[in-house]
Amino acid sequence: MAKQDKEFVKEITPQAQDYSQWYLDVILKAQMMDYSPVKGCMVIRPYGFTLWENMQQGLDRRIKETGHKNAYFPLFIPESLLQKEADHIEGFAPEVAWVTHGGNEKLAERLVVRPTSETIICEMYSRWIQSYRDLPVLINQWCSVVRWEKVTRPFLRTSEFLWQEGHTAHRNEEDAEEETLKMLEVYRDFVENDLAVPVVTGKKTDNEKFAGALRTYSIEALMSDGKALQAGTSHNLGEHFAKVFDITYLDSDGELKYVWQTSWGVSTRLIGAIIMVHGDDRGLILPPKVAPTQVILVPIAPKKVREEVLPKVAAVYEELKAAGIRIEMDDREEYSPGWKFNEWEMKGVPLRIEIGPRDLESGQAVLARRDNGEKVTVSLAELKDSVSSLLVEIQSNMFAKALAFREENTRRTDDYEEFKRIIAEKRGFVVSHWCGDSSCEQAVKEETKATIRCIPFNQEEGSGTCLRCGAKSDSLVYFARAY
RNA sequence: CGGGGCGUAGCGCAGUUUGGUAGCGCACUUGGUUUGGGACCAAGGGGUCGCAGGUUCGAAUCCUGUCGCCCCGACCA
Repeated sequence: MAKQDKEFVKEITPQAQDYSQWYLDVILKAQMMDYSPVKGCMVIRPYGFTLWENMQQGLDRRIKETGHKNAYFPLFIPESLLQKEADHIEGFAPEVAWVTHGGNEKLAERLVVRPTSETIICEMYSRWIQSYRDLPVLINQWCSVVRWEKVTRPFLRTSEFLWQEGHTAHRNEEDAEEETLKMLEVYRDFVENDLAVPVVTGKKTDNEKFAGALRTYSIEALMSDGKALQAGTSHNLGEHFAKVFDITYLDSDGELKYVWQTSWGVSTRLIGAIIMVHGDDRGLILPPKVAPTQVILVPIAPKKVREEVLPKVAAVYEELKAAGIRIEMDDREEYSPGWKFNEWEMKGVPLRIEIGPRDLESGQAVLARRDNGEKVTVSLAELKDSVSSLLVEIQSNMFAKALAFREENTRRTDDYEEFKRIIAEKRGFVVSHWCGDSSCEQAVKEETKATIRCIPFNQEEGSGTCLRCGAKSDSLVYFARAY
């Protein structure tokens, strides 16, 4: 980043100086969120929430296209329900918020504010499911959940966060596994295509899997500081919950059987991923598909020509808006064009159109891309088409750029000393052989702070030797320091 | 839960060492001049200095306590 650029954004700490301060500066200055009076909770401001709404649209469409319907389950869960599944309660007990009183009266049974909804949903499924003809049950809900976190970071980990959680019930293991993988693929498709964030897909180790799950799969993304972020998870819950919640059905063979279940979710954490994958020292860079504002139109209208310029610029605004482009016009008189350029760049708007007297004389407009800073001049007649194709181009360039970064920062070694060096000095993903023993996994974590992000589906090599213990290993895994 | 940092105007800070009229920059308001990469001039408004005790003639400043927030680590979407 040129020195000149830094001067434009004196309010933002450069990434190289202090990455987490950069992150906080950006989201506050861009008005994505603000801190609330409640510790660990944040206010998602309109700019951030519009981004979330756009993300919801893209994902909700995909969830529905794969046959799921939305529903809503209660915020409160009786203590007794949460406690039914042993692993589950053990996993979540430390971070649940309790409701003990209604008004002034103490409740007969404490309620938890849902940290996730498996238990309450299972309770209902046990009532709804009788026959194999009732299966599969494919339900999703958009809601917020509460986990009393000790350490919080805006979007990445807050005490309350927004998400969607899908909960399905199936006839057998094959169907449940198919569903689990199908939804992971939905997430991959959504995150890569709409958010322009490349992900690695794979299975979680037993240590890292969801409390109460048989198997957990995840999509893992690499942030621009070299740390990994779990961007979404999909769990095959097996029959664990069905057995404790007694969710049974009469199969066609006349036998009473337990259902196989899945659950899967992504959260507002994805907003953190967008920020950290694409942002730079000048601020946010938002992917066109979900950006609250795709195009910012800045008229250059000195007083003497304002009356000529503004109506023409307004006409351009109307034309692009009618074409379905999320465009805004910044015709505020109290700010200079330069100020507006910096402001909207900081907010990550993918494309800027400048139209001033000189442009109107020659019937053109200046387009400036946020992703690479390039400026091009196009005729007003071609503007609509140029804008549309540039937005597509920006979206794919952002993905390509992020993918290139991830490739550059994914390193392959089975040499533990080299592994430690990479994790300490360069970070990023390190792909290594692992024997499958959780004590090796634990040791690597203690010694390097790197965890196994996932066992990728893509296994390009045959067997080898575990990087920590040297024993025979059949699978490569992704290691990284993670958020 | 450990370690660190911070609470003074909307934001960022100075003032605290050595007690004595609460300040600066940005933002905001009004008027005017401006507009192709963060414009300028002038005049304004805005504060129980996180909170509670204490010491003192006098506390943002010293003492005691307390609350909150942020960051970094152990656990987690």
